[in-house]
Amino acid sequence: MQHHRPKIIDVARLAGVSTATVSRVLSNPQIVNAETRRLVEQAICETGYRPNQAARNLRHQRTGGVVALVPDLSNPFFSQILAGMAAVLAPAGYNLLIADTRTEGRGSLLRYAEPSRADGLIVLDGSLPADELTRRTPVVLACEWIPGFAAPRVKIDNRQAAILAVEHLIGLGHRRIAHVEGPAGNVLTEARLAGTRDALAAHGLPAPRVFAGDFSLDSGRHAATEWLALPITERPTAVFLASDAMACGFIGEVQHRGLKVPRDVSVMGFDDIELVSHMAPALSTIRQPREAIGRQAAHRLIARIAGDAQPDDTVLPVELVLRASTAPPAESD
Amino acid sequence: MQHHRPKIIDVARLAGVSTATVSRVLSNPQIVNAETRRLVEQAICETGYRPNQAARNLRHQRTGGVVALVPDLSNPFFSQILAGMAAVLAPAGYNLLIADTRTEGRGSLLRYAEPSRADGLIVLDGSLPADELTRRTPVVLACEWIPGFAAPRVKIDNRQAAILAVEHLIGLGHRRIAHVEGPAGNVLTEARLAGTRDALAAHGLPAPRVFAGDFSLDSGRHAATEWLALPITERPTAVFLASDAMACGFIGEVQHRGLKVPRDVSVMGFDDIELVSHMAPALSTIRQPREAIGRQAAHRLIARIAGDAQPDDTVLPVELVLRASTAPPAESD
DNA sequence: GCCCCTCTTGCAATCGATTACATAACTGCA
DNA sequence: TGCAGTTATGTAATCGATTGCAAGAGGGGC
Repeated sequence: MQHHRPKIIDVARLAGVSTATVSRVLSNPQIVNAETRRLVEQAICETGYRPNQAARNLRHQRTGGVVALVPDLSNPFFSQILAGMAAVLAPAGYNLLIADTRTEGRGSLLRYAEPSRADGLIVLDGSLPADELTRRTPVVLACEWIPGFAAPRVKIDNRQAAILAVEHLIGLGHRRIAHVEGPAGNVLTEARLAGTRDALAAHGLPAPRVFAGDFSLDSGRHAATEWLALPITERPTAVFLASDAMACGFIGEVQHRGLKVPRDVSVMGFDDIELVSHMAPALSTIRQPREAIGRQAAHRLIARIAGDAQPDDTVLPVELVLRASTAPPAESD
Repeated sequence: MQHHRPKIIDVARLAGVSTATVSRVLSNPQIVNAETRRLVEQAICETGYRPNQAARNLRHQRTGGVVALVPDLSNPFFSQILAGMAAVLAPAGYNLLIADTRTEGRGSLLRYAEPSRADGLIVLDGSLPADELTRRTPVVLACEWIPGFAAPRVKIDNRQAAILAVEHLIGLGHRRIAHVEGPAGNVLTEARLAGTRDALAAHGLPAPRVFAGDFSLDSGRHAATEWLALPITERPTAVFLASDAMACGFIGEVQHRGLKVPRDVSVMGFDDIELVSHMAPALSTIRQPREAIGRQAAHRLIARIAGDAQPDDTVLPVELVLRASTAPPAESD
């Protein structure tokens, strides 16, 4: 007739033992006598006892949880990374919890950066303030990184990846190549733009026309309207966009206006999210090894929690995926 | 020269007060003398003290966190719902944490269903075992629901929504209409199929041909290959798919094989995820009020945590969104 | 000068589990 | 019988913050 949740002492009393014994049955069964163990287990069933996690966390000084800070959950780019993390963390005894840095207020986010809240943090958002993160919970950075913040990073070589993409377009014969960049201030934006510039310069081509973007579908659509507004003779014949989501928006708008891809414009994306292989035309893009990024980040974090990790980089290889959205330019000049 | 994290007692000693006073400065500043407060605040700064959450949770018997259990984070359908939740939960003092029921092991999921881990649970996955959820943390169901599990539900009328979709196709003149359903055993699958059947029967049309699916893009593509394998005279002229993701896959495959939408087949989706308005052709679909679903679910949960909630349903209205993927059938017979 | 009231602050119990240490019971061997 | 060694269990301190209760200080009225 007790209304409160049963505590360990309720179980102990029912089984006629001390709380210590009950605790041992739960965490170290083999050191308890078989008969006693049976008694305690039965008492646990009867009372429906479930250990209080807060008390356990306080005592153990660990939470058994890892929090991933994601800049934008609506971007399907992240889901496979998260799956990779969970695949490594679960067997190691950690729960993966996810928080969206956009929807949660900036301030409340740092509440996660507490050892008493999470055993570790995987940060996928490079715009978080470095100084707030310092000297707290172990942190690993993945995909994006925070300049001046020393922590293990798991990433790709964004500059090289952009070079790969642009050289493909150059190889097809394009000479006027545009870039749609990511949000201002983002480290990926810088790196991918730099790679684009490098590749063009290396081939003696003019600097790219750059359209603003923010990785979102809608910003890709907007870039398309700007591209469409250019006189035909000035229009870049190929566009390299810093995310697949933007490439989708770009192609959608271009097609909506009656033009065809790749006949009228070649389009390269970045990320290789699942969707883009099913589009018409299927998108040529740079594949990031998302699952591997997640797994590596989780491994690095576990190592760091154990205390033996160095703040160095793990750089994973990308892959150029050629599909149907890129082709030689219509007329060669 | 202390290596350990500062505790409240370290602050108290430095400021020359008791731990009680430090605690009050943090939680109830106005009852502390201004000068004492200043002293304590300075000591907090100097030591870099941050309260231990585990201890606080144990004492308060609350965690300040709410966990959302999502069946598939890679589906962008959920992100806006989660944003809606966070928008309501944050001002109410709750953090929103998200877990993917696919990637986390089934067993470890129920660890979240503990009052000592989370103050509440928003379940978006109807396939979780009801008996495990009972008598634990307050639960609210959203979108999907668990048969036989009494909890507040926030949902749409899926059957009515399917009727809306199919009647649109019938109104365009289609008579052979197919349905691509969701995963077996899912409550949404049943409801949307039932609505499809109802609408056709109400208009004296034959029962729909049903293709298997699981809401995923790839299963939509697969349904398209089955559709394409049918003799032209038997092919349904319109297809209603139980998710937008499947509709994307379906259209992609159909276009890939050289057919055109809606010329050769009309396609209706379900959900109205952001992407589908940018596709070519833009998808006609059923819009779920995703943000509102999230907000309502959060409100219901907060009420339930406060203790005064009834396990009744909140049903939100859907909207028929007509775009370019549906048109009258090519030849009328 | 005395009493009451308000404002501040400290003391110590408390949240619920874990675990180092102590102790008791039992075995086996000299 | 006595002692060392092993096994099983209980006692009580501990994790770190919160908060009810008590008490001291200071002010005002009579």
